[in-house]
This record gives sequence, C-alpha cells and structure tokens, in this order.
Amino acid sequence: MPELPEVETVKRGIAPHVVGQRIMRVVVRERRMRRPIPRQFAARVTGRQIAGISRRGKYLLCDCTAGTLIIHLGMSGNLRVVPVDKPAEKHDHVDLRLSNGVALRLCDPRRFGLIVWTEDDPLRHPLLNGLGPEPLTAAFSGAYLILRARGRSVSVKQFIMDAKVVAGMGNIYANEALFMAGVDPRRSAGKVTAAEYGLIAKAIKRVLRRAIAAGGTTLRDFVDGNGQPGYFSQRLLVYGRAGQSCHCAQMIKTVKLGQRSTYFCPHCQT
DNA sequence: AGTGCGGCCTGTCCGC
DNA sequence: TGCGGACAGGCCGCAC
Repeated sequence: MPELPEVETVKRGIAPHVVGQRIMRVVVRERRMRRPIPRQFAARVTGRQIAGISRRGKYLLCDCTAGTLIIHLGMSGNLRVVPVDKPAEKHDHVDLRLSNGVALRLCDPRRFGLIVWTEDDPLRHPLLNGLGPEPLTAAFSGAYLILRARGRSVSVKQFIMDAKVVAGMGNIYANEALFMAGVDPRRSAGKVTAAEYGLIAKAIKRVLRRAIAAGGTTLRDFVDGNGQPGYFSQRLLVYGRAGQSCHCAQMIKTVKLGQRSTYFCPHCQT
C-alpha cells in the first residue's frame, strides 16, 4: 500500500524515464477511479511535455507544460514504466505513451487511486490544499505537533495519520514511528507532552527516511516504477507483528483505533 | 470544529 | 473444492 516512502520511490524510479518526454498518446481503459476520469482527459493531456515530477504527501505531481497531472495510488495502485507495446493486463487503467517509446502505465486493482488533470496551481487544488506540512521538512517538528494537538481528544495515532496535520503518514509508518518514539498509540493527542512530540517528530522523519532508502515497504503488491519490490518490510518493528515478541521479549499487541489495525508493545510504549 | 463511521473497491485468506 | 465473510486501508462525505 503506497504511503509516502513508496510514492517517493515511484517518483525516483520513473523520473529518469519520463522527465523531458512528450505525451504522444493517452489510453484510458477504465474511467471509474476514485474520481471518474472525464471524457476530455485524453485530449487535454495529449501533446504536453513533462517538465518534472514532484510529490506532495502521497500525491505524485507530474508537471507538464501549462498544467499538472495529479496522481494518487490509493491502496493498490502502481505506476510503472513499460515498453509501449507491452500488452495491458487486468487493472491497467491508463497509459501515457511517451516520445521515447515507453509508456507510463497506471494500474490499480481496487481503484482507490485517481488521476486528475489541472491547469491551475496544483498545490491549491482541493485535493492538496488542506494538506499539512511535509514530514521531511523543517516546518514539521515537535513544536508544530504540540501546537496542533491542543485540545484534541483523538488518539495520538489517529492524530498523526490525519493528512491535515501532516501529509503522507499512513498506518504502517504511524505504528512504526510511535514505537520508535516509545509512545502508546492509544493516548489522547492532547495529553502527549511537548517532549514526546519532539520524539515523535524525529521518529517520523527517521522511519520515513529509512523506508525511502530501502525502496519502500512491500507487503503484498507494492512495486516501484521499474516493477521492483521494496525491502523495508523486513525492518518493520511492530506493524503486522501481533503475537510476536518485541526486542524487550514482551508480546506485541494489536487493537483497533479509528477502524485501523494498530500494533504496539505495551512495555516499550507508555 | 472535532469526532466517528460508512462507503468505495478487489484480492487474499480463513473457516466451514 | 467451493463458498461466504473478514480484512486490508486512503480518503471523502455525512451525521452528531
């Protein structure tokens, strides 16, 4: 499931193949995504040159001449560079055929993802407008978190998974970061101390950087822009490890917080 | 405003 | 072997 490190991995994987290329042809095989792909999509996008690829939270931004493609991979999406004549398989919904003979192919079995064309400032687009700071920037810190957490009663885990608080934190890395910070995910966000938020912010940055360095986390189906899995799953400390022992020898527990599976060590996280 | 929950969607896995 | 159901979860929209 692509979270921030996986999207960053995809971005780095596809960039060398697509930046500077022209979109010669757009093939839409399935319009039903989180937002239906409009009829005019192909006509709007065809002929544009790709100037660069960037990322905001879990959104990929494909900066083109006079417009931007905003792409989200949802739960199950992947974006790959393939030879233009490679036959499309099930769930290969969109191809962008490029001037260098490759296609950028969007595949998304669960169709939770989206691809949107905008000619306005993409960062002002309703999809991106309300996003919190990027976790790997100086704007994201313990001081910022304690400020935002004032009066919040939700669990600290739900709080750091709130995209309005910080962009791009998904379930896996929220669990890992709280373990690394030694903070119990069930605690109310408003009652976590400033010192603890300092640890949480540092842990978030550390786990995301490490995951990016490992090429992301592949649990079942994540592959990068070249079809390669990520290796961070081997380094997960608590996620998916209920019933196994923590390094402290205590058993890792699981509970549901906001409908999401939550993993923690009752001994290490207080 | 903040909170909680249902819905979207398919593949996988488990138990019967 | 087949089938139903639970689960995975990012994000949105709705109700309170």
